Amino acid sequence: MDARDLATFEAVARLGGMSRAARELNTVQSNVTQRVRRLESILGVALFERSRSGARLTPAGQRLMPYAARIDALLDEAGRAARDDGAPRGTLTVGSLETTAALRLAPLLASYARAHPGVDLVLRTGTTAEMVERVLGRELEGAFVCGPVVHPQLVSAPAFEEELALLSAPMALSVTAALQQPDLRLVVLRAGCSYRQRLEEVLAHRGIVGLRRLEFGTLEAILGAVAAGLGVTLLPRTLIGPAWRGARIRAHRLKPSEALVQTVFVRRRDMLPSSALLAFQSHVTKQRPR
Amino acid sequence: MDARDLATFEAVARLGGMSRAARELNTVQSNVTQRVRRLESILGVALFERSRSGARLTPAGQRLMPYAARIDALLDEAGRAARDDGAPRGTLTVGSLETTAALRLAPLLASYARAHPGVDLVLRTGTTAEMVERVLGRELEGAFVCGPVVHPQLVSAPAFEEELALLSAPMALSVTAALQQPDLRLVVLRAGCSYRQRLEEVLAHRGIVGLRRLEFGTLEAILGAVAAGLGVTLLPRTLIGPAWRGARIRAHRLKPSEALVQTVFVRRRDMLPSSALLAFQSHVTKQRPR
DNA sequence: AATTTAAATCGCTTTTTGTGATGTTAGCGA
DNA sequence: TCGCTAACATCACAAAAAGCGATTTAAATT
Repeated sequence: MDARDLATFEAVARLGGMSRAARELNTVQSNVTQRVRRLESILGVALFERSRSGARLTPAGQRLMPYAARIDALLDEAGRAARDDGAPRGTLTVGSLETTAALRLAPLLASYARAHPGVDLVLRTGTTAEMVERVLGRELEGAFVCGPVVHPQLVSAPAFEEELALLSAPMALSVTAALQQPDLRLVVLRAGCSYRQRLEEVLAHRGIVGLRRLEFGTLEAILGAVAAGLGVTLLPRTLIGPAWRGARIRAHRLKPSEALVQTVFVRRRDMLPSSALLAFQSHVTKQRPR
Repeated sequence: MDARDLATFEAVARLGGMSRAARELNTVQSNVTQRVRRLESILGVALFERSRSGARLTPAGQRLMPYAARIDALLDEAGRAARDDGAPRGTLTVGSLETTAALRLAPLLASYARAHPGVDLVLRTGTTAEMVERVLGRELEGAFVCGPVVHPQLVSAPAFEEELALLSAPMALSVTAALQQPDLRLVVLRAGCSYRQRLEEVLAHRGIVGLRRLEFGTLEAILGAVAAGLGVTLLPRTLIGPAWRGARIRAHRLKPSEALVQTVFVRRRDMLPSSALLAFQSHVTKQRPR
């Protein structure tokens, strides 16, 4: 059985049709048909039910499907294992939350890049859910996300601990004061942001629910909005650097149970980490503050 | 990366040379060379150190090696998984000890074959060590062997329990008497037979060592030799059917610690059992005496 | 230096693969 | 009902790849 046939099969199954698979595989439909038919004749079973609207897996096809994915992944891993001699090189693609990137990773990336000139670093940012999705889809080797994460396909290791603080305009002298502002809004990074849920929990605990929201795409915009008195947000306390501290934004500390979040590094359990990734992780561990 | 290239690579690595691999793969040396070189150029690393005496794995090749075997096995398993719809069919190849075959399996095979007409049954017999070797080499789906078997790659399930008896010519009225015969010999099935070692232990425990041996290839020959007074043997008590019982052979019972042996069924841990095998196992379980 | 053994290279043949055109079928809408 | 369309199947041919056998190269052994 040829691995390429299997990959073709997988694409057809996933996309629900041979023509569509042909498009994805950059070939023509007759070619896909041929490969699928050959696979079927080798196996002696029908893998698809053809219909006017495409191809649907037969039970035999369904049994084959998980192997197609596994074999594909294994071939890939085999290549990486053979190439990877322990000296980090190649492309390392990791994800992180925007806040983690800004707060923790930014300073690390430069020194990592300097220490491992053979590695092309790619950092993607997004929400915890997005990152987890991409790690599962093998688009990222791993990601820093808001923990805890429990998923059978993933392993996670604690990376950082953040102390979140409620941020408000400087005239509010306490959390209570900040929350009493009329027409208070939640200023959040974007839908799905890990800290948004936490913020809502914190407020709900104080009997405040159903606030309006303001969503911005960047941290700077959020801080600007908070400084302008548009609302409050919840972000790592140390994110408020000299430029914002004091005059323009006030950070209200919360009790530990509300404030502390673990940032964990997750990766697929079944994917062997590249040397570049291992080096990155040890780099992070070595240089983290505590 | 092509799976066939990987298989070629694996053969070269295992046999230590391209010419040898070519012979095993039924092709010519230049072909093997070409495949290996392509694999190397795809991966961008050298997999072998060529020398006058063959090809030896480089570190990169060593890292690739385990994947070659795994991928090969997975492809195989994928094919079986796709074909196997739960209705036992195809070829089921299992191994067993000769005594187990004669005593336990013979009656089962007919009824199994009747119950599953789609299955071609192949039964190989040999010693425990041979059977284990063949299961590990994937020549057999599983085998009945003399337990206990501990091996990280195997799983074993108890199948039968045999009571061994010391067999002698009928004039010896007791174990002691049987063993006092001058010029006593051990009549054993063949070198490596599981019960031979047990017999030697039993005798050693009675202070008898260094006896001459007679080896035969079939059970019938052994029983004939014992009946003729040539020596003693150790075999399952119930093996002595009406044709031999009483007049021609005497079975001397031993104490349980000496007599009892477990027959276990072993199979590779990483190999998914075919439906034919599952049916066979349940057939065995269902019909065994106790 | 000749011999031997194994890998690399090369030209050729055969086989496999990919392509585009065409055929076939089943549902859909006028 | 009659096309029409969107899907897979088939086919012939061109292109690419694989396989083969002869030859070359390299290194160790005699």
